[in-house]
Amino acid sequence: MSEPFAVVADPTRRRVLDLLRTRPRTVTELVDALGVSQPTVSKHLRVLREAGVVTVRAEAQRRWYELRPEPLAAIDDWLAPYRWMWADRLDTLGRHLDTMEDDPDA
Amino acid sequence: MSEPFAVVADPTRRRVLDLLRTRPRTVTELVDALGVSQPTVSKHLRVLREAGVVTVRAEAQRRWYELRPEPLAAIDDWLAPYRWMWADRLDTLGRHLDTMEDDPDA
DNA sequence: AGTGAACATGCCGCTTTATGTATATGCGGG
DNA sequence: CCCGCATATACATAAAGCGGCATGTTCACT
Repeated sequence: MSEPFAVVADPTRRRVLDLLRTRPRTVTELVDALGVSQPTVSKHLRVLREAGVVTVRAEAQRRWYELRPEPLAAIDDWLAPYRWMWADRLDTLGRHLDTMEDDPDA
Repeated sequence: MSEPFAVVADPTRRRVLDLLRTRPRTVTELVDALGVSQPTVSKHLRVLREAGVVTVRAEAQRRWYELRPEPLAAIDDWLAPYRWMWADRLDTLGRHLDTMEDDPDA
């Protein structure tokens, strides 16, 4: 589970990350926003923490969870060789890639 | 499992996709390259097929599996808002983020 | 027709995962 | 000092994922 791919495979964890993208949040905040039980949130946060995708800062009883997105770069890196393949959908968006092609009817 | 995130969560399936990135392959080719049993490969291919990430072309007994990477764009789309966050790693490391802060001793 | 190659599917077992309830811990306020 | 809030962990459970083996199916070739 330590790998980033497995971490973002769960929809609830993706929602957590999306929420933390705005600003750091406490566990209670996340519980309210997600609509699942507090232990469930804590367990997802544990997974995210052990994967290095979030960090915790203790403030009295509150725990502020903050996004640390660096590990997500591994996903982006894997995805990189595929990205050009759908880049030419809908619009120009990658039209400049065609400079590498010898397509005569373009 | 239909969602792209779950599809790429499995390392074997990522290897399959990486192999298909070069060119279409038959099941036997993939079995040889992956070192797992043929039924296992067939099952992974089923998952990839149902997720729309690969297509099949029958040629006699051979089945040529071809990459169809469009569904992977969903992963890329989700990742997009995070991408800038690690773009400036190694150097100034988010120095421009400090413009939002009212930190006097920065 | 028979045989073997290529592939899919069924079945079984094992491990992991996701979630809930119940309980422990830590801290601040009265 | 005791109580309640915030969070983590323990325990139980149901479900899903991955793997292999055995078997079915289809087709080319002789």
